[in-house]
Amino acid sequence: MPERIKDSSTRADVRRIPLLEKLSGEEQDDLAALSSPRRFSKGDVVFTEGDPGDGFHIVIEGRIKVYKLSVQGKEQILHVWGPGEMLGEVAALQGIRLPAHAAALEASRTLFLPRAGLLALIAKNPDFALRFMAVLARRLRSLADLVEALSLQEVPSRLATYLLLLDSRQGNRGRIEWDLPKADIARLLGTIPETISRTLGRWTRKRSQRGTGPGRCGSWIGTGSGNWP
Amino acid sequence: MPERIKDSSTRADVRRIPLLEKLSGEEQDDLAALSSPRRFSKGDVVFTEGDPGDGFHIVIEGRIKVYKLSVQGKEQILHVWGPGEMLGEVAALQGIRLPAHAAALEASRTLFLPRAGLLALIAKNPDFALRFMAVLARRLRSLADLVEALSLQEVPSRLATYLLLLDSRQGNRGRIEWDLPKADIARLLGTIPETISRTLGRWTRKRSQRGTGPGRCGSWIGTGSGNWP
DNA sequence: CGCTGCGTTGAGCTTCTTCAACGATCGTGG
DNA sequence: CCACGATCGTTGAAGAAGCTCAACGCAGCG
Repeated sequence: MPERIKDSSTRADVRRIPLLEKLSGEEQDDLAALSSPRRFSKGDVVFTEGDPGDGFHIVIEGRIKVYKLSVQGKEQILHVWGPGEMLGEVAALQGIRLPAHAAALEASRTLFLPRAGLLALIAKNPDFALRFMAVLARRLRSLADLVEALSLQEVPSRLATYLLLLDSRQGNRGRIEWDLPKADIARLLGTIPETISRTLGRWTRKRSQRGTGPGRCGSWIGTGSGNWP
Repeated sequence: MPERIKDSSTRADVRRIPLLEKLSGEEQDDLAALSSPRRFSKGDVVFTEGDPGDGFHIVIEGRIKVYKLSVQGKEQILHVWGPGEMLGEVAALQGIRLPAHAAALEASRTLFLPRAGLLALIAKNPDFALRFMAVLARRLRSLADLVEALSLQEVPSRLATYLLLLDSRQGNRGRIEWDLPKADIARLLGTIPETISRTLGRWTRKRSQRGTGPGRCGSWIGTGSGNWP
């Protein structure tokens, strides 16, 4: 029974999603029945700005970027979401067109939930509604921090903030491992790879001379609350 | 009975707030009892980044800006809210510190609702919870549009978008009236008054020569979904 | 009348982008 | 196994956009 197998693996996915794990077994069954698993290869477009918001994705595996494009083709990454995060949930909530693009940064799996399922979940399950609100709130702070970075900090400062974030996430105090290709980091920080490269180069050159770390001005690490990205 | 008078006027305010007008009379009474009216003169600080989010404001009258400050003192306005809009609702929802500053652009009145009132309202009133979510969703799109403007558009483009918005809001197709001092518009568009002035000057100079409106490049009006500001 | 707030204008400079070339790495197919 | 192309990152030179600083005009208002 291939159907059964597919079903139960979807259910297993549902159970592992933090946002959904508190649901009753019955609700999880309903959701699993409603939702459809999707696969994306690296580079695949998940959705495009202007698409109808008739549902949303929950990332099971992999990473997906949400981004805007300028008329000239420049890209600004808004978010990079990994397992457990939602994509396109605002458009689905409001039934409006998607306000941004999304594409897979690596091979990824998602669960696609139709809008009706989201609305039902919110209507019937106050606890879920609260968690959903909390997600929206987190998104808001993340975007506000991005605005702050873009408008009030220069590139070296943004990069330093990002490095500190990586460091704190990885724990190996000191040795930092890039989590994205530099080009993507640039697009996340609102700049271009060349500028990232030059900034890093300038730092290591300074450090190898006699400077203490990246620059000596005291105050150029952002004041942001650390919710971005 | 001054108490009574104050009470009933607060109730009148509550009744006029779109977000709250659908509540039952009883709920409105409760809210009016919980909430306290506040007055701000032009320039007064409503709250400061880092303040505890122990409640939020609803604007009754006037306009209030929400903004971030850089270490160097540069200001980026995130929103300008008028009557009916909420301020600091995310921090109040989550009980976290306020992530931005707020100050009155003109003499203003607000209703301050303690966090407990907000939580109770959300918990007891599914309809309100939905409306609240919708507000968060609107905020999200507005911020995403701001990010897009800051990162993907140049100043002339942002200014043009803003002018078009003003024009569409005012209806008097053609004659546009500034809704803010130029300095504030600059801080909203992520630039400085001088640059605004120069951009406008360049346009009127071009137009008076023989150009057609602000520039002749086809595509520099933002693609934003128009939710910003 | 002079002051203060707001807007404008000019000159110089900083930051960042653009464009181009080049080196390294890696996977693929011959 | 090696040559090849593709992708990614680095570097340089030149240019554009916008910021800083300073001066000035102009209105409203004490």
